[in-house]
Amino acid sequence: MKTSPSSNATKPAPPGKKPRGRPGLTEQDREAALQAARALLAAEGLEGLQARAIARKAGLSVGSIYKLFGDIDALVRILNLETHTEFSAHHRAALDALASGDTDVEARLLVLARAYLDFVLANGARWDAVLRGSRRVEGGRPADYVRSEDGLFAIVESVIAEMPGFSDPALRARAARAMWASVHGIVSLTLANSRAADPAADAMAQIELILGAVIRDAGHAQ
Amino acid sequence: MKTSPSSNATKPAPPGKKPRGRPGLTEQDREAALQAARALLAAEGLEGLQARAIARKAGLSVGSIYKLFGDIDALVRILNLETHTEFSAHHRAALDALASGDTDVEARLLVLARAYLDFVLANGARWDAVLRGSRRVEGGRPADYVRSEDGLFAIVESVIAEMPGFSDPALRARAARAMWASVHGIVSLTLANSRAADPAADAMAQIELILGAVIRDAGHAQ
DNA sequence: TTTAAAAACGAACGATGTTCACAAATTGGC
DNA sequence: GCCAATTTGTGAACATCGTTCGTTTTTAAA
Repeated sequence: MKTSPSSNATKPAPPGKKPRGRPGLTEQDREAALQAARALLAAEGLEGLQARAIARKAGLSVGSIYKLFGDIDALVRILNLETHTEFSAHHRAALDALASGDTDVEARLLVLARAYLDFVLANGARWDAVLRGSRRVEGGRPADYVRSEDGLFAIVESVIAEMPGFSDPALRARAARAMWASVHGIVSLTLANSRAADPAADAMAQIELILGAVIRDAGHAQ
Repeated sequence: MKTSPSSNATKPAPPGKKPRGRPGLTEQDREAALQAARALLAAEGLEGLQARAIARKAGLSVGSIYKLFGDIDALVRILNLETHTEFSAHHRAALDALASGDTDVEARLLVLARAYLDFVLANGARWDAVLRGSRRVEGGRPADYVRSEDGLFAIVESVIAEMPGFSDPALRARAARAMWASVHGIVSLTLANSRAADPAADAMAQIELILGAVIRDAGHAQ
């Protein structure tokens, strides 16, 4: 049995009196550790996210890092949730930036896909951590995490909802997941392996091929 | 500069006389090490593939593992190439098992995709190593590796080559890559995250949705 | 049998995640 | 003010990695 990580850094406010002993780690300490961890992850990837490096950069001791987060894996989960939340917000913003009615479904999906690609390009190490970290946890992924992922699928679903071919909710959900898993696969493989001069353009061309076909096919099926 | 790993385990035959000193590691030693490594990778994943564990299981010393392979990363590359070669052969076999003329393009692609899914299901840890290992090498991936991957794309291309909509070679190549990256994305995400009762069936349903649309769309475009 | 050469062996090194006995910091009682 | 009690941060120490290299073992030639 592991003792759950707890300190006054997580408690909201002193309810009555101050406790007896040495003052615990402050909320500033926690934020300093998170900032250090964020910087290390972005700059050096998961391998750079080391307990001693975080402690040094944050001006804390190694033990304090463990008091604050339990272990490095828990810290990775926190950072990954942050990344995923940012990721969803990035998509929402890209969609909101479009003029409200004058673009068709395919164009909207391509804007979303471009947002996906741009995020991965701009946040390589962080996104890599999200993908790698997902297998660590034994009993499935953290609940917050799954909720954030559902948020992204919900955006895609809302875009294709206006098409008659996707009126059935179950089909629409499946189509949204299938299309976005495809975008994920194309972006991952193309950035890792493409020998094209412009991998990003190569990825977008492949995405257009897939998403365009699905949308046109749904139109034909009526 | 690193000394390249060399021993008589890699040399084909004694050309003239026996050399002076202690006899080197034999081809059997090399195969024992590889067998141990294969078993560890399949059973415990990349984290289980440790120098001491391989040495113990193979009846060799730690130093011999390094004499044979240089470092653990090189050993991983060898195993990943094996996995990828098996992977390609698995696809080819699935396609060859079909009756020669009576199945359409979509059915053939679905058989290939099912082969992809089955391989990942049956070789989870090994496939995971292939995907994770691809980022380690700095100057791109090993040449053998890329060639094996091209082999898979070539199979897909050969299947869709008979469709009029894919008569243009450049388009056909892009379509093959796009479709198989999509299959990859759907399989990865579904096996990792699906809350469906039968994730494999869920993945196949998504794959049918994508591949079916692409094939039908190519037919319409003529 | 002795010598020299070649190569496997494994103790040792550095770096990592993690723990825990200790020291430091704070409050309450006098 | 001072001391006891108590809470908690600290970092040396431990276990376990990948990796190296001085030592030992094994062999052929002298």
